[in-house]
Order: sequence, then structure tokens, then C-alpha cells
Amino acid sequence: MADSPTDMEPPQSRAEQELERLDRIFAALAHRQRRQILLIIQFRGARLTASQIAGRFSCTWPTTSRHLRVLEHAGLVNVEARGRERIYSLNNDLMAGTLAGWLAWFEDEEKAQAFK
Amino acid sequence: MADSPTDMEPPQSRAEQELERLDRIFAALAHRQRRQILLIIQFRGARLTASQIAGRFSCTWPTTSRHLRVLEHAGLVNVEARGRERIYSLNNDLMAGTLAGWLAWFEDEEKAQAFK
DNA sequence: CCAATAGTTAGCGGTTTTGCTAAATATTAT
DNA sequence: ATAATATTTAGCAAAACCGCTAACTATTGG
Repeated sequence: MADSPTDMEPPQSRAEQELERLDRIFAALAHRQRRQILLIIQFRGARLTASQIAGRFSCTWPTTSRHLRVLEHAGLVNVEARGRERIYSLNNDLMAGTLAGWLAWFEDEEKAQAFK
Repeated sequence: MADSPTDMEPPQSRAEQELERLDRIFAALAHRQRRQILLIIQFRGARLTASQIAGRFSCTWPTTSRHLRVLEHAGLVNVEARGRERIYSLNNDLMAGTLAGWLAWFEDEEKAQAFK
């Protein structure tokens, strides 16, 4: 799955990588069920298997599985393979750090004025 | 555009209204250009006309106009009609309050443990 | 080995989102 | 009134997203 010489994409700047990281995080948070999954992990166990999570939703299993992958790809959850189970836990620092970092751009009124 | 007797939706609980408000806010933040618009208002003027905002993007005017409406519908920006111009400003408290409120569910480790 | 369990991947159809162009609206200037 | 400016609305096509069913992989247990 690594980049081969034929599927190289144009080189990405560090800034662009950061923007794409933000894209993935905000996109992952944009779906109600995915936010619910994060809350369930937080309040119902801190470490939950995929089936424990899926069991709390009325949609089909593969649908939840895909939501979990979106969250994982965004870095919002960690997965640990344990036998035939996958155990999901929050990567809480990442979400808190990212959203707080985003809010920080808006909270300092003086810094904002300096750019005007 | 108001509800007519024929297109009434099932009554919404207060909780459901709150969930939809969250949906709109997170969905609005899920697009890179919309986040950029918020930053531009914050750092380039606090009060900007639609054309001042659109002028900073390479996409067409109507596209930016629609992004502005999404932000407005989510409550993240305020609009003020001023002659033939529309002046946009941030509704910063709403974004900060909503995201901080979301993060609060995850930041109190003890409260989380109490549910386990 | 064989069956059951846990979970993912593949692929399809329906809906939503996004960006565009063209046309419409509204306000100001001549 | 007419023209120009500022901005939105309408409508279309392409892309992304979401949920489903079916099929697949991998691990455990008999």
C-alpha cells in the first residue's frame, strides 16, 4: 500500500498536511453517529470492542464499521487487535488539542486586531 | 417556506433540536473553505462584505455565497444588510461555546468514570 | 478439520454536497 | 429611466457520502 513510483502525488508541504489532518478531523466529527460513537466510548467503557459499539446502533454492522474507520483514519480513536476482536479507545488528546487549537485562533481579541 | 398542514414533520423534542443544531455547526465546519472564511473574517476585518470575502478565493462568487449561507444557517456568522452590501461578522460565542461544550464531555475523567 | 464468532471489504443505489454558468434581484449612480 | 454594482437564486453535472446486502478473512473452540 506504500507509494510506488507510479502513484506518487505532488509533494505536500507541511502546511498542506496539517490542513488535511484538520479536514479529516472535522469531517469525521460532522456525522452524528460518529460523534455518538465517541461519546459511547467515553461513557460506556473507555475500551470497547467493535461489536459492543455496533450493538448500540440500529444501523447494520458494516455501516458502523465504516464509521469506526473514518474515526480511526482521522486519528480520533485507537484500535488494538486482541485475538479476533478489535478494541477501540479514544485518542482524546488529539481531539481536545485540535479543537482547542482551532478555537485559539478566535479567542484572542487583541491578537486578531493586530492583523487589521 | 413555512410549514403547511401537508408537510408537517413529526414534532421535535428539545433534545432533537439541539442535536440538529450540533449537526449544522459541525457540518458547516467540515469544509475547508468555510473554515477559511471564518479565519478571514477574524483576521482581516471582523466585518467584511461578501465581495471582500469572495475576493480571497479562487472559486466563483456564487460558490462562496453558498458557503456563507451554510455558515449563516449554522449560526456561525451574522449578516447585516447595508444598502446593496451584506456585511458578515463572526458569531464567535456560538462556535466557542458549542465546541467547548462538546469538549467538556470528554475532559472530565472522573465524571466519565462514574458512568462505567 | 469443521463450525461458529468477530469483524472487514466489496460493490451497489440513493441522497447530499459542491462547484459551475446563467439568470434574477436589489440598490446606487448618472 | 438606465446603467452599473453587489449579491443571490436556479439549475445542472460531477463527486462524495451513507446505508444496505453479500461475500470475505481471521481467530477460537470442538
